[in-house]
Amino acid sequence: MKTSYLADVRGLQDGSRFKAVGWVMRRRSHGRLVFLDLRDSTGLLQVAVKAGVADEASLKAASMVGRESLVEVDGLVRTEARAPGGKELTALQVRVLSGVAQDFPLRKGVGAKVLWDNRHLALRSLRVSALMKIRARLLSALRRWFEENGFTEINCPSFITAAVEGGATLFKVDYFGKTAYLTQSVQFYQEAAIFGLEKVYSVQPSFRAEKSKTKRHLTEFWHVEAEIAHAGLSDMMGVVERLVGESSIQALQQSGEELRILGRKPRLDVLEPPYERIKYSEALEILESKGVDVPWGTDLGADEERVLTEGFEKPFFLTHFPREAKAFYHRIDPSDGRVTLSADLLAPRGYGEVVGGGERIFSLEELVARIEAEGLDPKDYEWYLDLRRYGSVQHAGFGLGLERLIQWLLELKSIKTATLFPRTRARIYP
RNA sequence: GCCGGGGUAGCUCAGCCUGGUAGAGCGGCGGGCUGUUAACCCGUCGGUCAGCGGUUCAAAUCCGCUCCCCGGCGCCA
Repeated sequence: MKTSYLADVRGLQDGSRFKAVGWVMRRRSHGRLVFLDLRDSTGLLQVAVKAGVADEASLKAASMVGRESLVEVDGLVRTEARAPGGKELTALQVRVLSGVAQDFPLRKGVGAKVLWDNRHLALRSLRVSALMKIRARLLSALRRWFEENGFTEINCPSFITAAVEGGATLFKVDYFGKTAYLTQSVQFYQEAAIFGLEKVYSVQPSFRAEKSKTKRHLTEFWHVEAEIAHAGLSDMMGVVERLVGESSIQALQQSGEELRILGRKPRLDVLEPPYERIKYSEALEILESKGVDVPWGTDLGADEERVLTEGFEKPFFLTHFPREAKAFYHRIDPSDGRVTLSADLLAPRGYGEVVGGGERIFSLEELVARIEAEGLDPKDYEWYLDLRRYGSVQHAGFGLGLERLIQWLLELKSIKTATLFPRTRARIYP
């Protein structure tokens, strides 16, 4: 197993002997002097292969080596201002461990289609590696936050029989001759689990067969969901703002090098909780003052959401959506029967919805009435109704789109960039 | 699903409007070059013009259909 990495040269004195193993990103041959830019998981190292220092076989190997070949270079570390990173390895010996069958299909300047068609090769870049390291740190920080705040992680099934929301966006699968679907959300299972564990969270993929073709939609995305017993809408927003704010700040603070590679300098102060809470009806007034008329009761479209979020530096909660705009399980506000106790967290500058959630109906009668009012059959929700029959408890929960959060924090043009192998309506390969 | 943009060499694109034997740069390959940073210089190879059909003496170019990619909307995290 490899035990030393390219970034290790930073800590070495000039003249130290170092054995570098990495892939050839670029080769610049001057005949009797060849530069190789090597890459490994820790970064980039420039190797200079000079006649008279390296042996002739090494010089020849270096001048002929193809891009993305795996090479081993034995050499001496040298401070060199012209080298990226400030250090260079002067080669004594170069060995090609594994060559390439043909020219590597990717280089600077290739278009989006080629990049996505070759995602299995494109992910070798320093940029993709940087993104994935930040993603991993963010996920780890989110999990740590939940653990430190008394939540238990649970794992729920991905095969389901009934819809959480509308059936139109479910992927149908053949399940031994029966029709099953891929889950869109583990919310219902979490609602069951809180009767034992009280505060639960899950991290797993959700599937949406939405025919959307936008830069903010994936058909398979990683969903961070939580459900809290003995909690109302305001409690839920308190959890969300601390979870999102503290985890994001922590992950970004740990990622200075990766942010430099990506050319991003996210502002951490705008992530500090608390976040403003704005009612749906207030949002309509804000929009009206900007010349956008939205009839009461309809959900905000992408354009309206963009106009609304443009005026904010920090993320904010949009609360109390009209019942028509939300799924049946949202609890109606006892003080205003037209609206639900719901809240979405909207990212500023047009990045839009990152979290959706709210308080759930916990009364059996109210839930049955809402299911029937939506034209659904209560028989399809028997086990879900059972939860209201035996010691029902006030509770609230939410779902966070991990890729949406990453897209906003890193200001990514497309959500596809936030995941290693994106799945969209148009792409299921590689 | 609707609307818009696109598909020409391995890649990035020009040529299409106004029909007349397929072009450039990069990459590959060969040669040169001891301080490059997407190195540079010289040479060379490289094409089902997305597919099918039509108009025409002649189609990358005009017309019709189909497929694929990108973006926007609706929907959502």
